Amino acid sequence: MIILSKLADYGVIVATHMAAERDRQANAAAIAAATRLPQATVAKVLKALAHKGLVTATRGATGGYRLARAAGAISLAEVVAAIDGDIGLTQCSVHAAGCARTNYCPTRPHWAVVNRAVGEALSAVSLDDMRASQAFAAYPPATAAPPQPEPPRYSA
Amino acid sequence: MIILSKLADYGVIVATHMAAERDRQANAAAIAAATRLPQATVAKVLKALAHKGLVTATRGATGGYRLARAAGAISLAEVVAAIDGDIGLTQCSVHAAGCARTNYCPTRPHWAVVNRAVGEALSAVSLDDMRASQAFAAYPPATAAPPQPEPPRYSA
DNA sequence: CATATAGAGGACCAATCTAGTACCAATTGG
DNA sequence: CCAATTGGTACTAGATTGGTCCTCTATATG
Repeated sequence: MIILSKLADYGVIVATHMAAERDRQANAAAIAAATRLPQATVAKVLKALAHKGLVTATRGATGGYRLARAAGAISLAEVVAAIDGDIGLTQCSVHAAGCARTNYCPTRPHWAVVNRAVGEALSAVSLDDMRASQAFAAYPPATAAPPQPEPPRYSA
Repeated sequence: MIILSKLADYGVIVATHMAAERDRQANAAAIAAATRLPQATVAKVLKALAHKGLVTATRGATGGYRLARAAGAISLAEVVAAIDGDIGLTQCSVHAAGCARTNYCPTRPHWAVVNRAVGEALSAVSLDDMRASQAFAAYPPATAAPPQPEPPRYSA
């Protein structure tokens, strides 16, 4: 299962890229080129980030985007939530009102714990952390991963 | 954003229900009635759980399912992985080989940390934990499904 | 042995969601 | 004014998902 949508993933890539040059302003096209992502899609992602106030936008000629805060003060949770919406494991975590089971579902109360754990995991990592470099070289090359033994692996 | 698919959510509900009566064997229809989930879908979920060895199936007349292990020894991570597949935040976490960005993507190495945190959050909760406690008293009788002209929508 | 029951394993479909694009309005610098 | 750039929305093709159904195999029982 994939947890993040592609767009949210792009969001993180874009935001991380911006964190690398926080004080410089860049327009959508430049960011798309730098990250090698489709330009129109990057523009869409940036709009979402701007909407949530994670980046500030300047319109008009010579306009562009820059991070609204220090890279260390923006967490993955915020970036992801800006694009994919608030984080919840189950439907009822996000739209409790819409669940007909709410009244008798015995599992519901327990999701909150896991929910919080996931949220904290995403909140604990800032753009600065994502940007930090060293692991780049150390990370294994992209060769196909060997078949893994059972049960759940959280690949990577 | 919703992290679990509906099917995975159902899986947890079904597994939790089975944990409540671990030694009793029940067939798919009975479990569907007790959990008020669509029967054919519950059957599908149970097959997936059986495939991963989380429940054991007995075929034939008087057949059915039961948990393969103690409820305390089955984690949410396993149930979810049985249905939604292995857990990964991003595409590249699950299918690293398929990502053209792999070679230069600077964010990739950092997902592993978050990935593991999410996995651990799901691994830390057992079916016993989900079942534990209060909310259960309110749960309607398990075996005799109350007359239901129309199945309720739990699309949430 | 015959029959009814129940899971195994797919095939299939409709509905929804997603990624990506396109378009036009608003804003700003030159 | 003109060009560049974001804001916002609408749209489409394709993928994904939830849900159903059908056929095959295994088992209990009379």
